[in-house]
Amino acid sequence: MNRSNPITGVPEPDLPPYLSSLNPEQLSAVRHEGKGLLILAGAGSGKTRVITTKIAYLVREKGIEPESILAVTFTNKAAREMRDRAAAIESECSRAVMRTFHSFGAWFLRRNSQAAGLDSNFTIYDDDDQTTLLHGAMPQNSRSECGRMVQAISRAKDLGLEPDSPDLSAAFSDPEMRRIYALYEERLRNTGNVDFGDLIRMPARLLREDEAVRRRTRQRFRVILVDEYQDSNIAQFELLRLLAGDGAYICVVGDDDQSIYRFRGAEVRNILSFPEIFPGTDIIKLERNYRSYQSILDVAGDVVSHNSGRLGKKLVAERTGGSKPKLALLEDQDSEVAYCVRVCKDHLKAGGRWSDIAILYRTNAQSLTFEKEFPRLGIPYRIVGASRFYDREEVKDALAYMAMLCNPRDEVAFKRIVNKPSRGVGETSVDILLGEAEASGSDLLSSAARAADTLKGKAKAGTRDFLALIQGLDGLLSSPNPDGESLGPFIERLVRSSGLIEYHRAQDEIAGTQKVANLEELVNAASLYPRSPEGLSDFLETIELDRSLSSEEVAADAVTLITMHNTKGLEFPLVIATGLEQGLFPRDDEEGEELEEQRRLFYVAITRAKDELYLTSCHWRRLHGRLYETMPSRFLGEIDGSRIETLKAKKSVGGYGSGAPFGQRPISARPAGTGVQDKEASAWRAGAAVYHDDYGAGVIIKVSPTPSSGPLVVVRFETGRQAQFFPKFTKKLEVQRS
DNA sequence: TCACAGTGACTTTTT
DNA sequence: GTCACTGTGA
Repeated sequence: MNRSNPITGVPEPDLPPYLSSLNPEQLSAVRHEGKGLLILAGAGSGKTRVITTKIAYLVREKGIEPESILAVTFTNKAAREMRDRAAAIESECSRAVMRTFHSFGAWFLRRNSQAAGLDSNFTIYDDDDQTTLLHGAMPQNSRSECGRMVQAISRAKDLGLEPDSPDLSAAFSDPEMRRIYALYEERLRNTGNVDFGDLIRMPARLLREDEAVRRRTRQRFRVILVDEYQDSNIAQFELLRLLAGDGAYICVVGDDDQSIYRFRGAEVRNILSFPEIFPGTDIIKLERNYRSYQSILDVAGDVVSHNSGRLGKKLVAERTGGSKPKLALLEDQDSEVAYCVRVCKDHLKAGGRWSDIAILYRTNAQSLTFEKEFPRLGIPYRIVGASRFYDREEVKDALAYMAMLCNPRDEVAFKRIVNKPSRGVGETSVDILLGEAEASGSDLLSSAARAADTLKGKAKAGTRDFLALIQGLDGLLSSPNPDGESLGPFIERLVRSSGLIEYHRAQDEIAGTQKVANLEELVNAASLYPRSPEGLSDFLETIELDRSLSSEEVAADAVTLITMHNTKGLEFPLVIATGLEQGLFPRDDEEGEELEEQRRLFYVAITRAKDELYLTSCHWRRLHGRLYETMPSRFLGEIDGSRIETLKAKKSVGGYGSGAPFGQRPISARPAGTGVQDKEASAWRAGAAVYHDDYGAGVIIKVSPTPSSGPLVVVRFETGRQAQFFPKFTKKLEVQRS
């Protein structure tokens, strides 16, 4: 194929095929040289292709050593895809470092563990473990409160804030934040483990403070590429800056319109201000869309154009034709299901497949109606994102035994398994054992061995059994392995000799669960690793960093049920975006930045559709066991009416669909008949003194409206306890009148 | 230490 | 409607 250089217009007949198939913008992005590059890649514009081609181009054409290239993504799936596709063009690319941010952080910390003050065998705590850890440090607070605090601490880490950062008070209103964060950090450092935030923050700190590490690292990585850059947080941005220094070429690819993880710390401004922070950055926009028909892109464009603070892009479809997207204004969820079923069946009649179709929703709870009805109506389906294999109790139990073997200071693991299955070591005994470890400063196993003598009866025997068990497993793990036996049989032995398998077999019989099968699945997964301390450590890290079920995504022919968030990066020939109702999507308390993020989420949802797009909105929605009357989402009102075909339910009488403006009034909450009015809503405001039947006197520190449950009131009580309530549903909380 | 019932809360969630 | 947590009683 003959083509011209996009810049000079000079024909370049000898471009290799992997470059000649790119469009001019893509090609100039691939060949760009200079200080830095920001690629603004609209949905479906081939950004993964550009980034992988660029890696291959640098290696093949520019003589860059693959080892000096670092490419980071946010998901393991994206990292895998990047590795595969780059290697498919140029096999040398597989020597480049292509990882998720967090897996890069773990890789970096293990290589520099001494400098970072960590053992190289650290394991990684997930949010559940974090909560257990904090709860152990402040048992007077409830677990759920600790969970909330842990979330705040994680946000602080996303923001790159330390317990002693001056900015901490500005970012978090809770006056206790600093103290609790410091307490948490101390406790975490004592375990020798790290959390997800540390995987970003600690490498950054190391680069900032350790000159030798900084020099060595900067010498190595000359080219840094970042995918889905709009999802990066402040700490990640900081890490990039430190990695790049003045010398590296940095190329980020992203779409400010697809930034949907603000609530998890993502900072859109990272992309908006990238050119200012990295002076000399060039910008290339990819606006040709290869996925959807223009009729679909226009709808997406209408919606997102209502956001301020955009870099601004207009997607142009390469695919001509296509029909108008359809909006169905329906009576209730049952009609929504029926409508979806009809769309699905029509698609099949027209020669399509079930797997072409995705049904999208804002909240996981919405999948239930579909799950209940689909089997009966003959629609095969699969739910994406629901199976959290590694979050399951039995799997976490087994993982805790493994973590204990890796790191004898792992307090969270110890607490989880020392009495599971039951060995007669109760809460009091566990406290004694942990107290001994804290007092002596030694690891949990050796201090437990000493403290066991002070226990009596069952607790003493149980502790000794536990220690003997761990010791036996430890010996087996590190014993010579000349035949290269895999980790599988070892894990099998672990779940058997610990009694976990028997314990969960009993549970299976009582509750009809699949726990034993899940443990067996875990044994299977372990078979890919060698039986050795290093093998175990590798296995654990892989699991900790990639919680998606590694076993293949079953390619069954089924309709996909999926949250809008989970669709990012995916595409389907036919998309039905459901539940487009004010109060649900967006919620009524969402305004400003949050509202814009919801709009971007809608944009993401729409741009998943290749051929056909359907939107549904229900007049009545059942939520939390109540029935609510709703208005269509305000986002629907932002679409130029001529671009969509609107279908109204025949049944609809009055109000809905009869010329009512979109998204004007929120749900008129109508819990089954009673006309509850929020007459007292104004009484619930921050600063007001309240009294709770159980907790006593307190002060409201925050009030947030909810779509359907009235105001949500956060109260700090004199006891120091903090709790939230829906005044609408509880009679125990009243405002003090003085 | 365990089992049960009553109570309170209730988005999204790459790692 | 459902789940997880809390507190009680055995």
